[in-house]
Parts: sequence; structure tokens; C-alpha cells
Amino acid sequence: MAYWLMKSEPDVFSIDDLAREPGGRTHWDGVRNYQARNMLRDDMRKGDLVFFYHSNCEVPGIVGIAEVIREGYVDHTAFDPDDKHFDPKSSPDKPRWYMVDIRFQRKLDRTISLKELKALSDGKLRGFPLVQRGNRLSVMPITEAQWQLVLALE
DNA sequence: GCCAACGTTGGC
DNA sequence: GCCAACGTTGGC
Repeated sequence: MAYWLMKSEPDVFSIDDLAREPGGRTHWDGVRNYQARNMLRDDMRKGDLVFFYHSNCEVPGIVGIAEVIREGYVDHTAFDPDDKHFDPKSSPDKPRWYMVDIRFQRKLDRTISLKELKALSDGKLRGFPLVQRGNRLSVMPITEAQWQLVLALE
């Protein structure tokens, strides 16, 4: 089993929004970055666990846990001209973008803030991709050790 | 709202 | 294939 971190702007889709979805499930559409796409399409497996991260908000940080329940499949929102993430270069015969389905597992007891994670980036959390300079991927792999370290902070 | 750090696009 | 211009992300 692998571990991931996925970013979402809470104003757009928060951990509470995920919890409110029927069955706590949603499809993770709208990723339009090739590196992230490759992970969604090729690497994420059913049963993998995901840290749900709130970005671009008052207290950016890890707020909850979700589980991958469906592996990579075509992101059909790219075909919809009315969709915010419409991409005319993606078509059903030649799809360019992929997504997975995730299911809400739980909220953390508290937000593990970016600030707190950064403070550990020279020590215990060295190499944690979220706090590596310049990393703006919205989906990133993390190690089991990193997963456990973050949970220990909770 | 600013801006650093990237990624993408497209002319050449 | 290079690289300038432009767009996006996301912390602050």
C-alpha cells in the first residue's frame, strides 16, 4: 500500500465537502499537470491512503485522511466546454487527463499546519515533498515513515 | 494583492 | 531544440 498527499482549496472543495458527499466519495477531477496525471493514472492503487491538504487558505495544512477506492480512469470533465478545467486537446479517443475516486475516512483531530511541517523539514521530515522548495504538485507521493511521522503529530 | 517558482506554449 | 512570454500555483 502506498501513501499520498492531495491538495485542495477549501473554498472550492474542502474535507467537509468530501465528508458530505454521498458515501463520502468523490472523483478527483481537474488535475491538469502531467506529473500529477501520471501518478493518478499509473501509480495510485485501491486501498492507498491519502492525506487531504487544504491550500490557499488561512491555515494551510493537512486536515484529514481519505482512501483511494477507484484507480486511474479518464477525466471526462476535460471534454466539457462548460467545465472550468475544459481542455480542447483532450478527447475521448485520445484522453489526456485522468482521475481517481477517493472516499472520506476521517478528519484529523486538528490541522497539522504547513508551518508546523516546515519547522520539521530540516529534521524528522527531511525530504517531505510538501515542504520541498518549489514543489507545487497537487498530488504527491509520501513514504510510510513520513505518513507515520505526520500522524504522530496529531 | 504580491511575487517566486514553476509549467506550458509557440515562434524561430 | 531553444527560449521568451505568458499563465498558474500557492504561501504570505
